[in-house]
Amino acid sequence: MYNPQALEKKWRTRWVEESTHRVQEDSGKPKYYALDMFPYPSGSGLHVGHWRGYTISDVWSRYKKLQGYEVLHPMGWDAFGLPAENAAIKLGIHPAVSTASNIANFKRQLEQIGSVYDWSRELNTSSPEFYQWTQFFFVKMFERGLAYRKKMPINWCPSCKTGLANEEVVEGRCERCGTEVTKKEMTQWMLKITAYADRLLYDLDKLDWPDKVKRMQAAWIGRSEGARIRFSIQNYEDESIEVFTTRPDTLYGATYMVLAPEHPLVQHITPANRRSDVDTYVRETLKKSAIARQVVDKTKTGVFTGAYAIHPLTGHLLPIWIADYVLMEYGTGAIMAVPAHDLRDYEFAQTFGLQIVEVISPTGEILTAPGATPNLFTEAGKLVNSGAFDGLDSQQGQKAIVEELVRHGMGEATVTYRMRDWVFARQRYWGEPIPIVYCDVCGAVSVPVEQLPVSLPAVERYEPTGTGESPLAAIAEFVNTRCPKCGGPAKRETDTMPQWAGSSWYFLRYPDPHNSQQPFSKESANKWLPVDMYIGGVEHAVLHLLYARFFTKVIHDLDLIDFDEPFQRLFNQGMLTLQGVKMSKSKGNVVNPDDIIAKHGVDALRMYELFVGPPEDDAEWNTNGLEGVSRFLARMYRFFISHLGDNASSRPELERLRHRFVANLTERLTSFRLNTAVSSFMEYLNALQDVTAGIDEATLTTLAITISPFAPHMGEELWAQLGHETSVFTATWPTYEERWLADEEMEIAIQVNGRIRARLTVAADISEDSAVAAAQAHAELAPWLNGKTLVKSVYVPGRLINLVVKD
RNA sequence: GCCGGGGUGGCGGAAUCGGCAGACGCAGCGGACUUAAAAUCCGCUGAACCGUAAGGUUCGUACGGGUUCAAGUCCCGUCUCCGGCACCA
Repeated sequence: MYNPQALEKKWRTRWVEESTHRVQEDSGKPKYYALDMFPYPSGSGLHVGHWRGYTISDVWSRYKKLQGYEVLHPMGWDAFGLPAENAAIKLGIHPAVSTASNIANFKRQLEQIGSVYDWSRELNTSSPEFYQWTQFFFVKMFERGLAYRKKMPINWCPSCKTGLANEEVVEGRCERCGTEVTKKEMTQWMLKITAYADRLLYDLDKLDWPDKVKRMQAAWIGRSEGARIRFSIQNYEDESIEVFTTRPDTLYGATYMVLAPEHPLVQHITPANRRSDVDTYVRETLKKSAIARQVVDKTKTGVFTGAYAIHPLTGHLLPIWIADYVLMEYGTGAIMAVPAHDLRDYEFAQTFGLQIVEVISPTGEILTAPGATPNLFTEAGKLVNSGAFDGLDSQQGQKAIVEELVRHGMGEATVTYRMRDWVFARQRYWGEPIPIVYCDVCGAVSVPVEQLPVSLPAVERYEPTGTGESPLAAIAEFVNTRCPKCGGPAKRETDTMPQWAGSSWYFLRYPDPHNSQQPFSKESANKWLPVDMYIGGVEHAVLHLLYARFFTKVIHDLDLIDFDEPFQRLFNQGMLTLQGVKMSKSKGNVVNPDDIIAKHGVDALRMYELFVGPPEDDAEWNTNGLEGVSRFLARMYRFFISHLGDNASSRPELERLRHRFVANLTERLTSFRLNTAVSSFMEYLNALQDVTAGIDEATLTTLAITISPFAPHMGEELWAQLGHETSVFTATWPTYEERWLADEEMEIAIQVNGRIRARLTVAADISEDSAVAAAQAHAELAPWLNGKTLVKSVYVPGRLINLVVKD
């Protein structure tokens, strides 16, 4: 009888005792690095939804192992983060303590999956042995000018009195207390990810990633080609407004200018009589939350500053307005408004009665009657009302106008990105301290790498101070230090790094996890990376995956590794739903794996995680489906045991079934259709159960080996039952021979005018002529063929014959 | 609004090179075994119509067109669901 719990316990114990999952660095086999996105060890534990990705990566790892690869399949903990800190504030438990107990629970659950994780390489981003190297990379970036400080507005929760990361702002509100988030001007550490924008964009081509993720990253980077144009300001000869536009061909249609309300020139150029209106508008804009300004209400608002810009080519005076539809963060924070050819400018001009001039025409004719308002036209066309440039098409016009601007020193072609530099600081306790010291004499100085880590000190209270400073700022012993350069008195930076820091490079550490001299040896990284298969949720499509790519490129430029992309292949598993809703603890609709295992065993749960649907699609959890898979495993076990002693000899019937099964299964695995791979086993077993005489050993061996990536405990058991003393994972994935895939005879369909009218059994190698002749002679077809003329016949070997007839 | 991906039996899903739609599983129905049940095993199972029956015909992959000997698959249009972005100049 199949007793999964006993059997699974036996093999799990054996795997631990024999260190089966240890990577053999000197095996001489080709390497394969299969990686899960490591989890944040939350207090709520894992549910069957989390299991999906881990199961997929484990099945894949074991399959690769059977194919003869030395597989590195490690696991660790993304252990710094807000939930632990918030729990500390609420319950007074030190984050290190709660994190450690959460990790223990996660590890217990993950070990149950039966994964081939090599736990000797376990990582924890919150341990000093790990985060000293996170700090090391920060220092290296600082030395290269890639880490810098900037004063800028950040998300601020007035209730929690703390700065928030972008990911902690949910629909404009604080994740913790629901208060609407405002902006607060603060000096922040930034990483210059924009310096890598083009490489991050173009190197996407090298990656075997889902198109969706590539598109999301490309959109996030948002590369945009255009021109920078300077407009001088009437009565302010030493000032100018610089704008960015993707449509320099529309320059003659610019009828007004708009500055972002926060633009530094606003205060300068506003005359006294306009000051109060302008100040009021600026104040109101700053009060508006990000959602109110950007998403919900797109009604155009703004005020005239009273100042005028001078058109660089016509010399016309253009009124300068401020409006919140122009964002300070993008481009130069100022635009030239071309209302005839831009929807937003059009709406704004209509609202405030500003001039609209047609300069691009689809036909090359001026389409606007004198005195009439031009229609909005945002596509490319031919230039009109554009002086010497009339008649050029948009593309030529852009080039010619930019050249003209360059000649006058009024502008040039340029590229702008949507992506901004990365705010890399948080006023929080539970993160990597930023290894910087401020000295009155030397300024901001990085802590020498040999003095790392800058350890996170114990604190009494985790609450932010209320001034926007980290809790670390209240600890004098931590803050007061000596300048590493001059030895004088100095103060430490008290901000910590964001949660994304450790996960940006952890995959480089697994090959060399205990190195105390360097983050990793170049040799080990070059041996194991890039990661061959990276598996995790699509929610990390942009942030984590972009940051990790950025770090990898920086580390490559530091000459510490030879590759510059971390993850060659990426797979995003779909999530599991229950009653159509994403499974999550907070929604209270989780299925606990422990219960399933107690009833059906780990192997059944693993099989069902695959069988539930295409691995990349979301899928609805269904207990009946799980029971089906569980029944199958029991049936398979019974079948196997009952035929162990058959000693039957090989025969064509069995050979044919086996080779077809292996071909079929391998194809489905290779193309990652894992749900159908499970079906392959069911189909094979159904066919084998129709076999009347005994089963040969090759069939049983094949079953034991092929089932083992999916149901590894059963695989080991069946393999042992066959008399083997070593692990089934020392075996080799079976191959198949083409000659067994084709039948000697086969049934094909016969169509008349595309409709199936009969079936015919023919020899596999029958010629087209004979096949067609046999079809025509088929008695059942007589009613469809009599009195008609055959005009054409189509023969698809092994499939069908189509006879095209007419009266 | 823009970009992308989907809509196939009662359900989850197969069929991705244009070639027999519905593999496999679930649910359902009928049967075997059993004193009975559970478990297990066997058979049937897209719809409508014709036929006592064996069997047959027609329809059928969101909807409407098209290409083709042949369309779930390719093309055009429409509806709808999901995801991403969202005043990015």
